[in-house]
Amino acid sequence: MPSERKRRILAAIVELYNETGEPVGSKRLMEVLPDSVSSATIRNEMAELAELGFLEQPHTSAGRVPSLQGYRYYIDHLLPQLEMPPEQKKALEEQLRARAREPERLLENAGKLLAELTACTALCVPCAGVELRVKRVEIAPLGRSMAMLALLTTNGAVKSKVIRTESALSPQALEVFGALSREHLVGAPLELFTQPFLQSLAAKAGTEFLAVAPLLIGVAELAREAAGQEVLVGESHLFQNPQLEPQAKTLLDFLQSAGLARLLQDGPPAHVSVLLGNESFPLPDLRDVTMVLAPYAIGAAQGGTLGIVGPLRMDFAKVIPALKFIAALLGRMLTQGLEE
Amino acid sequence: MPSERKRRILAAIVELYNETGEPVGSKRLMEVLPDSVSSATIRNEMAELAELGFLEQPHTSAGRVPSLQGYRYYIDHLLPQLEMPPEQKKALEEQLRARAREPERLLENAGKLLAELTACTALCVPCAGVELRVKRVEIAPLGRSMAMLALLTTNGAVKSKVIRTESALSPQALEVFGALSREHLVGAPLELFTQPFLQSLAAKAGTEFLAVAPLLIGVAELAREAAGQEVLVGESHLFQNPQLEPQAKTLLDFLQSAGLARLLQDGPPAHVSVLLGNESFPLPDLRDVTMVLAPYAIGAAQGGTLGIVGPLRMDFAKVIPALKFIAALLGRMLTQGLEE
DNA sequence: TGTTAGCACTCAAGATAAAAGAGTGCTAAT
DNA sequence: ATTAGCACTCTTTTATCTTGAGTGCTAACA
Repeated sequence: MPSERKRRILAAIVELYNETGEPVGSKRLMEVLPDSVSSATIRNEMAELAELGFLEQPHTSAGRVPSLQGYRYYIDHLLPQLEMPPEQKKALEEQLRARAREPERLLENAGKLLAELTACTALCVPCAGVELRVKRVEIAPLGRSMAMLALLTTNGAVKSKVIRTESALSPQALEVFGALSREHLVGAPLELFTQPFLQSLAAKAGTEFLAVAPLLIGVAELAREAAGQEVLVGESHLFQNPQLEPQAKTLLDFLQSAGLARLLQDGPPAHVSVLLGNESFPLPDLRDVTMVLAPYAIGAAQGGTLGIVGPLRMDFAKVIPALKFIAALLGRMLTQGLEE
Repeated sequence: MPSERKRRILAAIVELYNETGEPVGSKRLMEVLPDSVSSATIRNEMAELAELGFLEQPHTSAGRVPSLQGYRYYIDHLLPQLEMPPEQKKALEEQLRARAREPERLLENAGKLLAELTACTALCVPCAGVELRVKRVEIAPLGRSMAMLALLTTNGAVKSKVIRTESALSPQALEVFGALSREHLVGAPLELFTQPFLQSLAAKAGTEFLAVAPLLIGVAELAREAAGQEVLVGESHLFQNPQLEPQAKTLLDFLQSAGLARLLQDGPPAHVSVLLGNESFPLPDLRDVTMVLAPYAIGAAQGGTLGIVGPLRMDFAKVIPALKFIAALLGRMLTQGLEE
């Protein structure tokens, strides 16, 4: 716990470095700091901060750059806790509501908003990993051999898709599917929807097998989407950031592969949490990457995780309030959607 | 119409340049060409090709690079007309069929396949711009104030989404919507689905306005998606190509803005067509961009356009057959989907 | 007339050297 | 505890030289 002045200096270094991306020197700091002390004094303080591990020097005669530990301290103790301006909140709420007529894409739309707002890639993870059950399965025939399927889950997610069946969808086929769905699907936990399980169900369809099997596969896909699918929005931001661009491809591959799932398998964090660099990333190359994660609630229950992926040098003071607000807003809208 | 040998030289230059990205010199050509002539002779030929406008020189003492006109000539007259190997065709067909259980995403899936295959960004434009009508509108209630909507069009496209209504979806509301849809929606051309039109319809809903209006808006959105929405797949390829990367952002903005629509407003090309650089692009910065477009048919009727966007330096000999095949395959599958 | 060897010339790219500049760390004075 | 002063370090910039690929031209040759 450094002195008050050291803290001011650390904060200034983080902020200046975030703006320019260049190491910060004592002279520059002198201009910015409210304390009227000489550059030499600041140099002394900086030397001590460096000894404590909060600062690093790219080379002997360069300014200082915050270390991971420095960032961590800044975020945990020095970050001004701003709120978004109320007008902006209002505007965002309206935007999201306007797009919310489609429950199916609500999460994705929240991500889109977040990505635009923060100029980072947004991350939507619907599932909390616990106790997700099918609330309802609905089917509507669509021509002779197509049907629209919808799946509602206990966490308020809605998924639908159109499926083509292998043979004509007779009233009997629909009846068989309806019975199977009532008996075996509704109320079942989403993890249950594996290939073998669905196949065993399909076997019960008897003569209607060709029509019913694709439907069951469709339901399984919907379940998988509703349960596990993490979505990335605004990937191109990764490539547009100069700090991230060299590793952007690696990072994207990592996120799209199982890596992300593994990272988030413990479910949403309790509060807004900031993961810095490879502090918590398994991959070695991802030094300059930051993830900010926030949970959202559905009613009283835990929902999923909303987050952003961006460079280490990001405007935390803006990004964190934005994330907080959108996560809360999303939670509220999902909660509303649930009670009906 | 240059001599046979000039043509061989031009072809070799284009191919070598495409491989390496570096200007091609006379010595290098001598090694590659089947003719056993000296480098001096080749230099003479190159000088003449340059005078004809087929080649350019980055600077005096560098090799030659194909000019736009050179590329054009190569593509129009020199490109070997390859076919894809049958095994690959078969594999692709299987892959697309596997994903085709979802008619809604068929086009997108074809684009995905194309993007992977060519390592370019793929481009899917469903609409031919002519005579698209609503074939069928289907609704299925989903809980008290949600409904699943589906729209089938005469070109075989299927779109669905889930909509939340402003008030409960009573049987009467469904009845009103059904009547409106039967009378005014089915058979209507997609261009008709403007905001004013839908509002005038909603006005007829009377007391069920709150429930029916969102549904109508939903139908309008579906119509817009089915009709106009061009989709880009694999945008990240743009950023991964060294030749394109500096202008990738500009290009992406252009494609995502109205630019693309304007470019394709005349409907699909008659045959596979190659647009080179700013030969046909309105934007000045897009020098090194190539688009290859192919039409696909649905039954006997015109379908839409499938295409790729990539660097000038691409392997046309591979890309064009791939595009041709996938466009044809897509056409076949859409045609099949239509007859039911 | 078409082809080829030979050679001077050009120009980008790479290597090397020198100069500039930013910033530090230390010392000694306040 | 603070600060001015200064030597020192190391990157960045600039200038100069060298290298080498490739051309264009000329003159000889089949």
